[in-house]
Amino acid sequence: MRRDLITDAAIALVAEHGMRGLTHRAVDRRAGLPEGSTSAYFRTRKALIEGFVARLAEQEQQEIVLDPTDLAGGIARTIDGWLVERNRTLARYAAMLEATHHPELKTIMVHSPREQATALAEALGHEDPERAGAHFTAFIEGLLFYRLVGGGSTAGPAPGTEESVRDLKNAVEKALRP
Amino acid sequence: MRRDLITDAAIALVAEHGMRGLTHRAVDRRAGLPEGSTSAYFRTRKALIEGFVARLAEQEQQEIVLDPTDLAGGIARTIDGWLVERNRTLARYAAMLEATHHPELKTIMVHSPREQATALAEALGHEDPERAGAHFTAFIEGLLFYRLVGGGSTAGPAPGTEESVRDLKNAVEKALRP
DNA sequence: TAGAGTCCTCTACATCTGTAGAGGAGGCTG
DNA sequence: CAGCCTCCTCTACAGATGTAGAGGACTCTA
Repeated sequence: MRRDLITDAAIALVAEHGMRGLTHRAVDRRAGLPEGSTSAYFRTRKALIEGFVARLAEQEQQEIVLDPTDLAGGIARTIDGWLVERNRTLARYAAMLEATHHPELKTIMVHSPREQATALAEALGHEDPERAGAHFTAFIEGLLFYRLVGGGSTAGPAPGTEESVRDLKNAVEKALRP
Repeated sequence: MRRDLITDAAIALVAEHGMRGLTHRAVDRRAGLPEGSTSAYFRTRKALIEGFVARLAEQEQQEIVLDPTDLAGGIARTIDGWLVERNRTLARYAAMLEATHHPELKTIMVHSPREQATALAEALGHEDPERAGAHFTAFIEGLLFYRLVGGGSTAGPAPGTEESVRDLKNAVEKALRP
């Protein structure tokens, strides 16, 4: 579908050149479509932004399924997956920052992982699971952010490798302890 | 100094409107200077970006001094301070994202907290302090990011309050445990 | 096959943006 | 005082950008 072609190109652009790289014509070029296509589907820039954010949300909608006998491992593999999907994750961060001065975007980006984390904390017997879940989510977010954009060269093992998963699992285990 | 006036206006702009809001003329207006001023001090946009990032780095250069008898409390207060300085912290995140497709910026943003964290982990008797320090830094970063831009309404207590510091301290204590 | 409706491409235009340089005001040096 | 230098303001301009609408190609229905 043409619409998805456009939003996907927008995501790639935002990841590679930041929000500033997101222009109607740049999307046209990137998607290999004739000039004006993006403008026809998303007349205003705001619509274009909302479009690509909705696409992001749509792609990440699927619930994270975890094996109870290897919780930390499963979570670690999920995080590693996000690192591998570098572009999508970078675009998501750009969108979150954008949502700061563009609140409508928050409605689109429902943050389901958050509730899952609370439930998890409850199951693990944390007192105050709400708070523990929030902290856990923050930790995950931080790990991801740090490995993706922070730290420079010392950002840890290459994503997608067993070593990366092992390192992440080690961190997750620590964070899961009650 | 005029130069600082300009970079400070740039920081505010980036925080409030994102990287896209950073244009020479917008900085002029924001700083209350005549048109062309920003362009005179930072001829290219790249120079302007490097200028404001350098200013950010300069302002955060001071080492974080910690009271050994209340480590977690001190760190919590530091984080809370970053939350209060919302604009500066938001601008820093924008800059980090920017550094992703603009590597020269990484040179400017030397990340001294990182080494401090490693030293701290070592002092606290973690085996593998390097890794523990990295994880700790990631956790802090995540807490900060989550409370600043993530989570929407459930982003926790208002920054600057005692409750905020208490909540952060609780999280930091957990993260500091070997 | 005619007509209606949809989807797409192209072109237009006001505005904004990056970048450059001319030239003036004011201070410092001799 | 004359000359020079630095700092600043103003104006210019090519190119990019957001947004709009005209009109063509194509598809579906009767």
